[in-house]
Amino acid sequence: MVAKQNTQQKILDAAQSLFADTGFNDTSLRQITSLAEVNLAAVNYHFGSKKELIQAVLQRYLRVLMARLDQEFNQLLAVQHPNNLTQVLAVFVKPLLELNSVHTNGTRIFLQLLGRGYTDVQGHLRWFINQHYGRVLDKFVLLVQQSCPELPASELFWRLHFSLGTIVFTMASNEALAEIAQADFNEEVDIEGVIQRLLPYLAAGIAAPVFTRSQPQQQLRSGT
Amino acid sequence: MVAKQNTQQKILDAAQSLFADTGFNDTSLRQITSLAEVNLAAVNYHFGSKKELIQAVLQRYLRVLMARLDQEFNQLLAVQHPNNLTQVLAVFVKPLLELNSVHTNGTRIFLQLLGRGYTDVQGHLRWFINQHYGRVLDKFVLLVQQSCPELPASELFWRLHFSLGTIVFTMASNEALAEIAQADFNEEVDIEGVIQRLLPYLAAGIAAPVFTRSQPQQQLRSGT
DNA sequence: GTACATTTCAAACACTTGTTTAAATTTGTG
DNA sequence: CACAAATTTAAACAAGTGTTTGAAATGTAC
Repeated sequence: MVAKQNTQQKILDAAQSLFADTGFNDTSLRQITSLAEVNLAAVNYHFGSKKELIQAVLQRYLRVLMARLDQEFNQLLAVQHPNNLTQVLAVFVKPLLELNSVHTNGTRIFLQLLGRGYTDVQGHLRWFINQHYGRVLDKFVLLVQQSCPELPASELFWRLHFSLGTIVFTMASNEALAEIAQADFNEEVDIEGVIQRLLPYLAAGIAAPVFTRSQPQQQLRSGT
Repeated sequence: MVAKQNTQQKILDAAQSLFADTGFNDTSLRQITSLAEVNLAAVNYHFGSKKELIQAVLQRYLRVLMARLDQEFNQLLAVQHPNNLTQVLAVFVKPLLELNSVHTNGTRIFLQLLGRGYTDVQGHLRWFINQHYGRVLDKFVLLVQQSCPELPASELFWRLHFSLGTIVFTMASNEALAEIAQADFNEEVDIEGVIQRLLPYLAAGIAAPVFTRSQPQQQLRSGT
């Protein structure tokens, strides 16, 4: 017989799917514990509160992902010459795909959860991620900055968030999009295929020429 | 003296702000009616249900915006030569900014609401928009297709959805992003600023060179 | 002013939410 | 085995949800 699965893991598995599909606030503990086939009180017993459960669900992926990303970033930073932007972005692909070893469809689920963390009103999540992994992410920003030296920092900030939006939204509606692509273009699309389509789009967007009102390419910061 | 404001409008005004800030599901009718200083039952009396209130809030903007966009699209379609992609995208700017005449901060509020409509689980909203304004949006797709004739239809499909993701996500987390930009770069960001930052990013992304497995990407450069 | 329709109001409705409690059960250990 | 710690359980909690109700208040037409 299948060994009795850990209650905590049953909860985490049930919670991540529901959170990814419905969002954090719109998923009730009763839905989670019912899907996990555990008692309602188990969440509060094992995790303390719903808020802490949300963090635990994300931690399972963040721990693995961020460690891997940190390696990759350090490797690129060690190189003397600035790296090509496409190369810098491509560094995400493998670590993200490896999340599928954390759980079935781990990559998709994690990216959806990430999106929920930003669009749902979950201030504590942004704080949590920044607190724990801000140092790693700063390395990425530095790498992008090196590969696009002529891009002002504020412009880069916005474009990286635009990119985050692209990724997150695409993953959130991945299922629907893949279905349409299949029907309209007879195209079989998996997560890896989507990522490979994303990279050129993101690279081009981030490195796009900076808009200026009057002049084609000149200064952006003038005065203070 | 100020004439007694219509109860329906007081509700719409209160609802749109709260919906934009907190999302549809996380805003209660009691919050709305309390801010609007009307009785709780007024929402159900005047709009029928919360769902219909959500649609009414969006309709106030969609009606104006879509009529304007339809004009612009027809105008561009009438031209014989294919239009520049940047021009096609830029066509959104004026109609969007004119929403400020519907209500103070109308542009920001509408775009935030749109973002909420896609990220919150509001299936009825997607259906509603497509049902009412699908014909108008088809014209836009046609225009983009004409401006990027070398782009395969399936690639265009994905990139337009990437772009929708960028817009929707950016607007949904607009407040948070604006706060960070303010803190980190001492940059006052209004909705027009965000739109102007978005356009080059989207145009570059949509028109990016198509990824091919064998050949290396051409070097992407910022600045033209 | 009477009669009628529209609108407002306080109260209650039935239901869901996250969390807590205290007893019952299972588990690990000497 | 027996004892204690860890876990599970059903039940209740207080608070919040959208919606409905029926009586007041207001507005409108004759």
